[in-house]
Amino acid sequence: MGDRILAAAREYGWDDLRPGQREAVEAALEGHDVLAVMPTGHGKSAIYQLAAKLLEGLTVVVSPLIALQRDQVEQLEEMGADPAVAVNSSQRVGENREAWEELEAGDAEFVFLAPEQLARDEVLERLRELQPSLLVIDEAHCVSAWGHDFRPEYLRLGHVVEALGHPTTVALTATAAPPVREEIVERLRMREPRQVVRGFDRPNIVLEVQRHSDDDAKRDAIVERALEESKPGLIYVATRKDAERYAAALAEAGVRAEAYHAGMSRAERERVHDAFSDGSAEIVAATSAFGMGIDKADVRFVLHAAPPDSLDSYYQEIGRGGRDGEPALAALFHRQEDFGVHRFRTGGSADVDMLSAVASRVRRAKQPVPPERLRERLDVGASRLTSAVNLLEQAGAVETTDDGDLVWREGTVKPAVEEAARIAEARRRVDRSRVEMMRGYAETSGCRRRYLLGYFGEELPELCGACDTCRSGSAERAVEAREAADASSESTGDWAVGQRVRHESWGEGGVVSDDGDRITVLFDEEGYKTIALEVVERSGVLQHL
DNA sequence: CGATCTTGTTGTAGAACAAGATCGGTGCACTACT
Repeated sequence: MGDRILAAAREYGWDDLRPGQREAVEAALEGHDVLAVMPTGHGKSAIYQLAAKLLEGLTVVVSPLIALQRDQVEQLEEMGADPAVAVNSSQRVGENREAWEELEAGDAEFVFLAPEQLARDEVLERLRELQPSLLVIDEAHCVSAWGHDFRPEYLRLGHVVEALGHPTTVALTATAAPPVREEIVERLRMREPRQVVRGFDRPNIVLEVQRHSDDDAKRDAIVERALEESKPGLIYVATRKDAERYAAALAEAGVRAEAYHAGMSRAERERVHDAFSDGSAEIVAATSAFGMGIDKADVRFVLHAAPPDSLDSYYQEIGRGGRDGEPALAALFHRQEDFGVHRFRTGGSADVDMLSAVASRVRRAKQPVPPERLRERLDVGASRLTSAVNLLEQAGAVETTDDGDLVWREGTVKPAVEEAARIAEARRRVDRSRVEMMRGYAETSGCRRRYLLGYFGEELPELCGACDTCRSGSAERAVEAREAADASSESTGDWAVGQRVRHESWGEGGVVSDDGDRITVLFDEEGYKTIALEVVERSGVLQHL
């Protein structure tokens, strides 16, 4: 089989395969579902391109951004692969019709869609008849990051997998901490999944954190740093307004700088994107809107003017630096108050009115209810409805039939709504704890790379020597302090990584990291908590399971 | 939660300051209007 894979790779013009690629393709050809976690630029796309070549039948690719779909179709064309089409709302009706005609005539090998398309009955039905053999979920971390509120159709992909007769499913992402991986596998209902995880460490990226107390001083420091570092570079900011502000300040200083955020017109965004790609813009100051689909190897720095909502996002964003393997800088500038914006974003309470309305209608109905009908009756947008349906389903009150209709499973409305609201609340607590892990990274006195990799479940045996805490000697002092604590403490090994535990008030969880004098536990309902071992031993609040 | 914009007060002119209100990220698809 290895020979067939290599031969297929050669046809695409690749001499060899990268570590992990062959393994992932092999697993898919054997009929396993596959979750591949690899850094961008590591050839994730090659996995499905090769598997599609070697498998009979249609390949369906779920891709989150329409702009990305266009690039992917073009890329396949340039490679000389079999024809690819896309179906989405930005194409003219005629274009979409032609795409379907090509698919139905068996002329196209690939079809690219956003999850919202797959939520439509008609689309799903037509795909089902084409009997796809491979289903690819690109940027699969969106299942966990965007699925719950922002683009809830992502959580419905599990139904799509089933409705299509469970073709071999391949999920691809560049970033996913172990609990995120678990969620992807679960939500997509992957069977006997093979996980291929490669290369989280990017040793050429120097890690640095600067804490400020004054906002103006922080701004000045960021602008100054951006001016003095080699270009090109990126500055990630928390608001659209800041994107404009930093771009203006840099332009005034004589740098070719641009802003990028979702409030700009499509044409303007495209212009900035192209300018950064071809080097005519040296620095882009952007919100999180900028990133996916950037294929630029020589980015020399990624500065953060504010902490993102999680280490998953942070890693994804700094991973856009130094893809060519040459040195690059990832520096986080923050103030204590900057974490406040995440308090707002993870705030709000469950949509109880919507949950109740959906629950009572589905329960009263004598037959399965198509979601579109609920949307008309309740006069509500698709995403708000879907979000409520997802929660009721997780609460075990509602079930989706193979036709995509909703049926009531059991119980009465009130407890179902309460349970759904409780699940939403737990989700919020977990989101908040992810922010706290970001804060932990910003505030650690130990090796930052160790902290970062530890979050992704990888252990770094030696201090990295390429982060600010290593360079200042702080990381080494932290290690010494830890060793001293170990020597005086009687038991520390009992809380090994992976161990399941129960806490008096936080419930069950699993140990995700061990820093010697303290451990971090991911509780199922509360999220990440870091607890000093001394407290654990003294209070006895934590027990093994 | 915090930054910033809006409104109100003061005391009789215009400005300065306080209290209150509002806004803040990511994209799909669909509709109305040009």
